[in-house]
Amino acid sequence: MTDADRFDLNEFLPYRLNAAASRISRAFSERYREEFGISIPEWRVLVHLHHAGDVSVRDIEARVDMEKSKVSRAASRLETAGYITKGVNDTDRRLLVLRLTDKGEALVARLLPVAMEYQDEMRARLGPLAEGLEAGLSALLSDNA
Amino acid sequence: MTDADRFDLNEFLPYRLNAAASRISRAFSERYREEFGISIPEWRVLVHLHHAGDVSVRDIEARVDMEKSKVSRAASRLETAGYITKGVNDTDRRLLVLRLTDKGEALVARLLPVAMEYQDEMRARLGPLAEGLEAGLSALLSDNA
DNA sequence: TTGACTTTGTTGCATGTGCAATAAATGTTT
DNA sequence: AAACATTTATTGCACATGCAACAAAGTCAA
Repeated sequence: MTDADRFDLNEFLPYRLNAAASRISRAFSERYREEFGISIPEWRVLVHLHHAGDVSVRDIEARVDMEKSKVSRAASRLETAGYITKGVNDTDRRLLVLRLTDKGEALVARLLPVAMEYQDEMRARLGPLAEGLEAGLSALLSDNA
Repeated sequence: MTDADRFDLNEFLPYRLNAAASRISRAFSERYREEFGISIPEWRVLVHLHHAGDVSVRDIEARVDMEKSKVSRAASRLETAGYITKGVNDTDRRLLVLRLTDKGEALVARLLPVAMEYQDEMRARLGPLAEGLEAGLSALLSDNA
């Protein structure tokens, strides 16, 4: 009998990572959909706009781990909902200038405390293990791979 | 200026967890699709059948973090491909008995070494941080939440 | 046994996704 | 300038997904 014969999916690191992320994302997503009516892609765009100011679709794609088509569709939904505007960059007219509206800023002001609270709950649940988890995630997210 | 004004998505734990899992899963998925022609849901079913012997859709749903419809569809594709058979449980005819065929067993025998190698690569990349990451994942995956 | 309820697996439907193709703008080369 | 190549954002398409509805089988109470 080899190691492979004892292989247990629930001890397999890639599976465990994915299962944990799915659970967290699902709970987070439900909360945001119920309370604010937005999806995770939309949430990411809103938060990045708040953090970085006016940006293009390409900028978001690079910074927020989303395909450009996903960014584009999220931005369109946010524009329809009145949370952002789409302008044109005068020096390079291929580029969009995504900008939060006042309504969008107000939404982000309500979103962020909920996000911080959620993160705090996660860290509380993890206790002293939080530090190790975050260090591991940093290693996986670093670019040299 | 409050904490929220400095909010950076790339320091937000749920986002980081999800981004890391997405990267790993994508790489894993590409490798399995190219080399064996199967998806991650199919991979999970195969591996669980290998580990647990004959099981029903419900068993897989409970053990492998997949919706029953996802399990059902993965099982149908695997049956079409000749990797598993679907039988009926004689004592409860609502239940399926999913079973690996010889062809399926042969596939799993090829799959598992690749999976172990992939996990080893992850751990090598993480170095001494692997232990902390796994402990954190265990906390997030424990049921009491 | 009958009737109501539960469990199991499949499927229809609406939605989200990634990828490729595309159009428009810009950059580059001659 | 003209021709060609690259970049940016959108969209068509095929496919995967989650959820609800459903049928079939089983359970249970009267």
